[in-house]
Amino acid sequence: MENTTVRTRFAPSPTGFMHVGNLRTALYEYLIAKSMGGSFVLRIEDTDQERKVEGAVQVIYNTLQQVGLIHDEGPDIGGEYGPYVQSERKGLYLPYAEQLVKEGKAYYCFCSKERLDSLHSEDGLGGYDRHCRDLPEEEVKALLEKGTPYVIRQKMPIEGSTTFHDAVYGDITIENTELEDQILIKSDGYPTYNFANVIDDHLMRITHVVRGCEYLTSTPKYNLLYQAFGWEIPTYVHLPLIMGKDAEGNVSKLSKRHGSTGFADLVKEGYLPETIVNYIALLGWCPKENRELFTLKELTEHFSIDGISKSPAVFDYDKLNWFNGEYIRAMSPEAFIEKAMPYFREVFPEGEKDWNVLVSILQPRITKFTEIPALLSFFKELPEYPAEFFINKKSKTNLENSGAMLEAAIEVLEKLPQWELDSIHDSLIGLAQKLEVKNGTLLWPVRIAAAGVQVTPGGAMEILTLLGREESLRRLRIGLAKLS
RNA sequence: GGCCCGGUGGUCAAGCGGUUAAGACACCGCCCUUUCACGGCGGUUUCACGAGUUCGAAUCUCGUCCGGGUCACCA
Repeated sequence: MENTTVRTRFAPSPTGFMHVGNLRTALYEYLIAKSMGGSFVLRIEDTDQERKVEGAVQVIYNTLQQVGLIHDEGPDIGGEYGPYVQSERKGLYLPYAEQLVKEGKAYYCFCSKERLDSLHSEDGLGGYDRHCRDLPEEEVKALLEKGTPYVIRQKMPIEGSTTFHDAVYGDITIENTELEDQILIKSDGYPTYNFANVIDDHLMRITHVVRGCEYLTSTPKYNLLYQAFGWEIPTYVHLPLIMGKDAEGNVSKLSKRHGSTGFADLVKEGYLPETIVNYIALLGWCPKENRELFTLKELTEHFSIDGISKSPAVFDYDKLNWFNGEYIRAMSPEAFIEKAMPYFREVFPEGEKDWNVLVSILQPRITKFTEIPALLSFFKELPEYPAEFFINKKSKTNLENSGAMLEAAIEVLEKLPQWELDSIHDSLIGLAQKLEVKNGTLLWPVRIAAAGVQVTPGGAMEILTLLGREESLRRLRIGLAKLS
């Protein structure tokens, strides 16, 4: 039984853009913590001053809030292990590196950039030659006193291998000859990403380091640092990558050319935040029971690390669309109206409409709210259409009987006392019975005349209701004229 | 190129030495129906390849091939 609380952290760089891959990492970090009753920490890694973007931290807060990944500690809400912004922690790293130097586990390196560059061959291969690893102490002292720029590097073992355990991938062994004497402190005094990460994770008592598996091969470097300090090694959880498919069908790491890959872009395209969460949860993780629809709360109840898969997953918009449709269908009519109203207003800029009729014809069919305006555009203006639209084999309509049907429908509808769905419905069904034709024979021509398109959301009655009496009759007469 | 990690239908995937190899998306067909959609029913399509271990391999081992990742004073 574990007696320490599980703590995970999401440590994004504020770039102003939340990639879905990052978001999924955050989600899994949250789920691992929450499924075990632990804490989820937000830490901002902003040591790269050059890449700083205005308002970027706000994007991170907004995204996490929209999807419901509420952190327990972070820059905005504080916590026991702050500060939670790396730039506010910068003074803290150097002493740890100096401690390692004192203990003989790290050293000052005075090599110039130029010298380093010359070490690398044309193909980019070749690492640091450990030139400064064994400089005599007096020489180091002299160089330091002269103010020579330096970095601090860790002494990596020259022989043997390093093995670490990953909760997803199992034991992984890497030869130490693959490891370069890594830089801990840069010449500007800032820590490198790897070093700051280890220090911060330890200081913040992070128990599970969860990240994309692009970090798999650099994990031995982390381990060697923990070992150098004599710190407890956290549980590593490396996640399979999310891939994208480009126009030619080639698969590679998900990026812009695969379409929208930012959370904000997907939302703008019409995907619900809960859809996105549900979908990405399943990219690389599979629940024990055979089901797919999960709210965030349900995910925390069902998540477990052993369900994480090792192989990369392709981000599939077809499946995303299906999920979004499922979420839309599950909404209450009120919630649907609220979400859909901005799109309704593109078609009906003003006035009241029978919104419930719109809900009834749209909710079962749309996959994204952004589809609404195009679906409804025929309401705004009757499109030009050919008389052939009236021919439908299944409904048994043709150029001859369609005219008769329209004529009969116009006659009945003109006399309707109330222009609403039920009365339109009853009168037209009644008319079909009286004429002794199947419903479709009457309703097909009416719907075509009312809409001017062959495929419409809703049927003839809904369309007539929404159009109103005057416009409906006008359109039916236009249809009739086409047929005579 | 070295090293690391993967490879079950077009996609997400279950599977942990014996299964008719689940399920979902997509696709096709049928039903429902006032078109399309929703819903219901059914169908096509998979263990990368080759050896080995075993009575028996998608599951274990090795090799090959393919895909990806990584080799910074970036994070």
